[in-house]
Amino acid sequence: MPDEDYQLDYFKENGFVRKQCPKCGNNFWTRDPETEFCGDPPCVSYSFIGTPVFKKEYDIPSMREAYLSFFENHGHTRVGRYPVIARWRDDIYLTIASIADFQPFVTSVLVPPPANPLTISQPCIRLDDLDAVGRSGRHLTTFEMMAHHCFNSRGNEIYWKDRTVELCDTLLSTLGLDLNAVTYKESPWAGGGNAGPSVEVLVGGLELATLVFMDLKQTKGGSIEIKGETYEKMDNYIVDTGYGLERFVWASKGSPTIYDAVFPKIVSELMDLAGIEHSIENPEYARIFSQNARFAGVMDISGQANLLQLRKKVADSIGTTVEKLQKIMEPVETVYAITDHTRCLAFMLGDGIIPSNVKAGYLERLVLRRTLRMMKNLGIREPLFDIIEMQIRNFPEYPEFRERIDTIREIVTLEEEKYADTIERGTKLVRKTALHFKDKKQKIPLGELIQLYDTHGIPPEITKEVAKEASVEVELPDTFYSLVAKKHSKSEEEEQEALQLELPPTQKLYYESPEQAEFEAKVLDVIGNKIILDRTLFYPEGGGQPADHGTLSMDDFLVNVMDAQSVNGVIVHETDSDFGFKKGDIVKGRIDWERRMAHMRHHTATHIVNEAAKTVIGKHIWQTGAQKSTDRARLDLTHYKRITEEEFREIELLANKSVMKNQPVLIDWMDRVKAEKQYGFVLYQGGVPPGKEIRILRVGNDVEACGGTHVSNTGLIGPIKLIKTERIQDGVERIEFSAGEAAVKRVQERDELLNKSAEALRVSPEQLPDTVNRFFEEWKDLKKENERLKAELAEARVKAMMGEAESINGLKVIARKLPHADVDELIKAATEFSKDDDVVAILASDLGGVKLVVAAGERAQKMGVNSGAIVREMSKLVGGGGGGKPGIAQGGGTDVTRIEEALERGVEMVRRTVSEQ
RNA sequence: GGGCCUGUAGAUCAGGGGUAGAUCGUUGCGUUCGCAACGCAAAGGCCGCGGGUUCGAAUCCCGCCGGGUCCA
Repeated sequence: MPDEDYQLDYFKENGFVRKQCPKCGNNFWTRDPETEFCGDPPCVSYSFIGTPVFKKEYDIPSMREAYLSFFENHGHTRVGRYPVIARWRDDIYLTIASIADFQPFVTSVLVPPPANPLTISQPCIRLDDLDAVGRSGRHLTTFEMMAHHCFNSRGNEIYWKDRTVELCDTLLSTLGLDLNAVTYKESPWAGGGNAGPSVEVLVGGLELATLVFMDLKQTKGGSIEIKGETYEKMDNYIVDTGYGLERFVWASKGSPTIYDAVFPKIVSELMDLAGIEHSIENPEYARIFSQNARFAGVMDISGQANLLQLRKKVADSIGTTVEKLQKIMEPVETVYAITDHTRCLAFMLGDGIIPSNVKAGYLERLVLRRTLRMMKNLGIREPLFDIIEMQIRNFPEYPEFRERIDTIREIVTLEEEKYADTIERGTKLVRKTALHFKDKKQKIPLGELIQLYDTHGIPPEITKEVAKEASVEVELPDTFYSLVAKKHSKSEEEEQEALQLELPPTQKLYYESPEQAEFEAKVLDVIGNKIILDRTLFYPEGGGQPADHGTLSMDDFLVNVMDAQSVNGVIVHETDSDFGFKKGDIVKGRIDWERRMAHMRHHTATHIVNEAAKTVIGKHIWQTGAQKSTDRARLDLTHYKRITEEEFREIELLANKSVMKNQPVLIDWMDRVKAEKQYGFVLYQGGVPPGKEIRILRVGNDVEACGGTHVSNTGLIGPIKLIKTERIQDGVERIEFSAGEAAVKRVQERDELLNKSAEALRVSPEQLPDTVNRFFEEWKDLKKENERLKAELAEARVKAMMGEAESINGLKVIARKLPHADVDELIKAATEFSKDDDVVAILASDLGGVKLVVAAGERAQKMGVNSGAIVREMSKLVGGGGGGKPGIAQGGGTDVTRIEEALERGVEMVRRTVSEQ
């Protein structure tokens, strides 16, 4: 990044000097020529602890208000916060910065910002440094990024670098900071496909804010290179600032850790629960944690080795041992971490993230389980929900969380139970595994540890603990979790080359005349079998609705349209023929109306079912996907448990009632910003459409942004028949249903199924459940009866046949064919025979081919008779195979004519074996 | 979205091509004034569902359904 990027008039006019830090080599600006270093750790260490930098102390609400009103008073519009789950984006799950609220559409100028310039305090969640939370004194998973943003374009500049730094300076001095104490460190910034110069705002060794001047976008072959990627200038340029609310509060208090500054009440309540007598008022504690934060501020403390190093430094500086220090600090650090994590959970749950094994829900579960583990370590027995509730009560500024409190209670309680189950299951498994390796006198190997974690979710710490009880050692390296991550290394997805078209957007007749099936249009381009018209009725695939099919014709020439896709607003018709039309032709289009109608019914029905589900199951559900077709549709919803049969029926009934009300389906194009303001993000159930104007669809109480085609009144949908629910992922339920004709067909199919089943049993459908039950019970009884009879029969047969035994060298050998006997009977008879130590039974049957069973008594076996070997030999003769144990074996084949031969062979084998002795 | 594990008696689980098992629980009998404990016995299984391979599948293969878990 070139030097001139930072040569601001503001700096020059206000007596700043540009200096180079002798430690890190970075350039920075300061008012105080005596300042030697850049102000950023590790070049300097914290100096604000114990000596607050502002003229008074702030807590979170007062600091936030001070910030927002400052920028309001300086020409900015205050904008409400966005959810911590980034529902409007598909590239990230959580809102990680205030600018994330405006990506990608605002930053790429597709959509105007809600206000310009604006100020916001955006709650953000970052889970990157989970390990450091609680330990470093400064890391948080959840923080509010206070910001002012300004979206400039060439010819319409609101303000740029000078004004941004000036605002920052003014804010700091309003808060009572001695401006000589601030340094602005130059620091090129890049992230999320954009880049630009930026300055870090450093006070007392703490980075309070970052001012980013985003004016570059990542482009292949761009002329500016940063961190190995190439960029070029954008036509628009954005002021992207981020002020750490929690850090401002911390700096205003100068407390030993950020945690004591931000949520002192919760920290002390948790200390009580954990039975720790800690008070930051206690000078010894204060000294330890202050030192810790200072040292942690200048070093990387990820990983056990680094943590140990930190402990050592702190111990040395206060004159104690690492062990003693560890004992004092660890419980307190854990309390800090729990305090942070439960705040994070309050935001996640409050903004409607449902725990899951995928996506944002997985991250939530990760934090939740981590918290439970830490609570267990500290011996806190209170339900997790109580602590989360404490957090929520502590945020009067987020009333929306309180409305959801009952749902949150249920979710957290369920999750707690689930985790307890997992741990219990896991403990058993570990015990088993441990014993296995104990027998072998080995350590539990790393591979096994990874397996336990990866497939059963048992953290290695627990494995170690349980194994210790069984006195088995465990091989657990520091790098465990990164080893697991490596196992899951993914392959890069290939980017599809998009069709490059230099054509105006197609006029969308399917919106203008949704009831029409025929139209005329001019051919704008023909690429192979792809045809582009100036206007069309063909709906291109989108929003889970498949493309229309139909025909295009001119004179007596006709092609079938197999697919339609929208490429940046240009609709491309794919046909089954690649000749016939040329540019400028006027063609007649006709869409398959039956298909379209079925899609429209299912699409409108999807909105109705969604609304019905929300009413029945709760407001927390959120659509995560939907797909329509001509004969069915499916709707995926977030929900933390299975939908019950009762709820299922209720949703179906409610949906049909909604149809019967024959409500109008209202469609309006609305300004995006206005629509968001009016309806909120619930609009984006099926994803976020681009553009300044969005199409708002209202059916009853349901309001969504939707680009699909719909019937004009709900009555036109006809019946809605729910087919089934399926749990496609933990926390995601899928509802499948049919609408209109398809629903009727579905009901008819079910009736037919019922009628046929009833007919087969000669009963009426009403009696079917009882009858089937009776039949099943009777079948089980008969099976048992049959079993018993076979055993009896076997006994009787054995008695009768014992006399036929051929005596060979003291053994009684019986070889016989039992006509029509099944394998079970043969086995039972043979087993019965072999209870006599001297008997060898060779039995055969001709039921469904040849079945052979051979059994030998104890003494016969000792004499070398091997039933398995005999059966193998015999089976070969009848064209099959067989085997078993020396005592009993079975086999068979297909050649019924050679049964007698096989029996003789069996006897022959016994004779040979026995006579050899 | 991708990976891995898993489904056997009411519960917890073993077995892993050749007659479906253990422990606990249940029931009955014995012992006891009664209970607990103990002893003896019994009942209880579409081995998740559907295909395939095989003379033979709970077991191997494929698909579906259910449950668990890790990663992005």
